[in-house]
Amino acid sequence: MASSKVDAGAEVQPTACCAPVGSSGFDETAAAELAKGFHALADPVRLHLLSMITAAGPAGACVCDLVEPAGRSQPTVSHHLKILRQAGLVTSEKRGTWAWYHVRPERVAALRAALG
Amino acid sequence: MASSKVDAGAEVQPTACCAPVGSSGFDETAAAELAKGFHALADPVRLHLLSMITAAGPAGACVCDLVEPAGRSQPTVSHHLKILRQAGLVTSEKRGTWAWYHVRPERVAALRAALG
DNA sequence: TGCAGCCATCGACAGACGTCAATCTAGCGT
DNA sequence: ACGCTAGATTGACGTCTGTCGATGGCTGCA
Repeated sequence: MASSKVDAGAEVQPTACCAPVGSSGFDETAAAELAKGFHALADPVRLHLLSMITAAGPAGACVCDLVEPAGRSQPTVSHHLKILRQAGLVTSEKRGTWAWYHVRPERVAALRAALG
Repeated sequence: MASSKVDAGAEVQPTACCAPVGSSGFDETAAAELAKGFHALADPVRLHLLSMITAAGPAGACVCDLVEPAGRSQPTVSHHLKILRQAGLVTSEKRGTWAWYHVRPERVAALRAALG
């Protein structure tokens, strides 16, 4: 699997292409966690949902308020909210008959920090 | 925003749970574009690749330098690089036999801006 | 106690995704 | 001209995703 250019002496390639890129020091577990977060954002419906929940501020947003603007069926919206919840981007709270969703700003900020 | 706060606990209207959350003014096309960008980041292998390309700086990173650290076969790495390219996060340049990839900071910044 | 509404879960299905082996294209050096 | 190397493309396969209709659990009201 290793590239064959490394054997048979040193510095074989006068025009070596490979620079010592930062191949080391990459946390695989952290990458999987980040990928999970970005995956939650990799859908227009979920972006819309997160946008609305964020716009609702600390008060949170009721699911009954999200279904119609999302333009998807209620089970589909529930499915997307579950993905956002599992990614840790939002939290859910049951208030009586209704379910309210709140954004977790520190989680969103963590993703943003990963891009800079 | 959140001009209409639901006074939780005081008086809840029986037939109106819904506050006028920011349901309007959501650009569907922009959301699809953002989702495409986030989708490109929604994989640990691609995060690793982008990390290495970014670490290489303006000089760029050679594909031959990315395959082994990625821990995937060469076709798979090429496939992921294509997704990053199609998402506009990186550019490719052919220099002789080798292909060099460069990051597009303004595109990454655009995604970061969408999170804040 | 019964009824109505909100929301999560289940079952199903078409389409997309990640992965690899095999193949193809294009430069380079001899 | 020839072979070698780097990298992109193709084909195939199993898995995951987005979507909906149907169902079930839970809450509040009459």
